[in-house]
Amino acid sequence: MPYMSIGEVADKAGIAASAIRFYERQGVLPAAQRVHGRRHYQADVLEHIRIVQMAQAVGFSIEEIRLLLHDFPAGTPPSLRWQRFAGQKLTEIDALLRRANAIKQILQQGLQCQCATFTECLAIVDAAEPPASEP
Amino acid sequence: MPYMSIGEVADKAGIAASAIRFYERQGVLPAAQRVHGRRHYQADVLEHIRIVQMAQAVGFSIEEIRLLLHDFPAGTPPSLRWQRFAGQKLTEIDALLRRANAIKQILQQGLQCQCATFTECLAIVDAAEPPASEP
DNA sequence: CTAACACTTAAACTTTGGTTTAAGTCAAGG
DNA sequence: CCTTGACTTAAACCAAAGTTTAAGTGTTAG
Repeated sequence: MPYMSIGEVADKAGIAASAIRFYERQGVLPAAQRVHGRRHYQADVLEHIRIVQMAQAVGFSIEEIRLLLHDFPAGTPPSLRWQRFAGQKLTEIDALLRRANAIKQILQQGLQCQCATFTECLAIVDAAEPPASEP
Repeated sequence: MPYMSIGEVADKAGIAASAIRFYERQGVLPAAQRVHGRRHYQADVLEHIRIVQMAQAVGFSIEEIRLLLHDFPAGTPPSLRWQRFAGQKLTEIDALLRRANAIKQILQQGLQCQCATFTECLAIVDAAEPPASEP
């Protein structure tokens, strides 16, 4: 087979065909060649999908992935595109880690709390640094 | 003033009046007394709102907060209610921390990457343990 | 009297990452 | 010829935590 249908790609990539159509609509997968209206894919689409999934896994939104892939002069190497976002993502992740650790401390105190009223709990939690809010 | 309007409460709590109505609809704030159809609040509602916000800040959903506040025999102390959920939340937070740390490592490698193609990047990231996906 | 303003409700809208559905097209098999 | 199965599209739907809007009520100021 010189090409794959969207169903085959979906199976091999382990995602739903609807997700592939969605990625195409959002511009994070190139529009597939159509043959009689159906999408026909080459093997390299699987790698493209893996790149999208990897970027998602490290916290990029679909919109950011679109920018990462297309919003640079043609030929810009991944290293440069990547670095355009990685610094900010790292800042976000660090903030997340700080919040999560603060929350963890509060939860651990909560597990041992003997308060008779929620108001008492509030005082305890307030003493343990305000963790701001979940994003 | 022996009571506050929803606008005053919103200002003092630093949230929108619409959020207060939403909390009431969701059952995490008790239904306010109505006078001529308008909500009239006592000062203690501010503390109640703070409890809701604190629970949100440690990762409880509105639904969970409703359970935390109401789904126990009357008089159950906060310590017991709290402990009913804190263990599971801690597990969730620990998973979040592990994922966030994995992502951070990948991002740090990304900051130094000199890859000429995204495919090369993929190989590097794959080598650095799959971080699953963001929740 | 009238305008401005704060409030009321139900219902619709927002965002994100898709999924589901409706209605239609196409090729292969029997 | 007819059915089946995989595909196409646009549009509607999902969750969460609210916000916004429409249409109406009540109070106060001028």
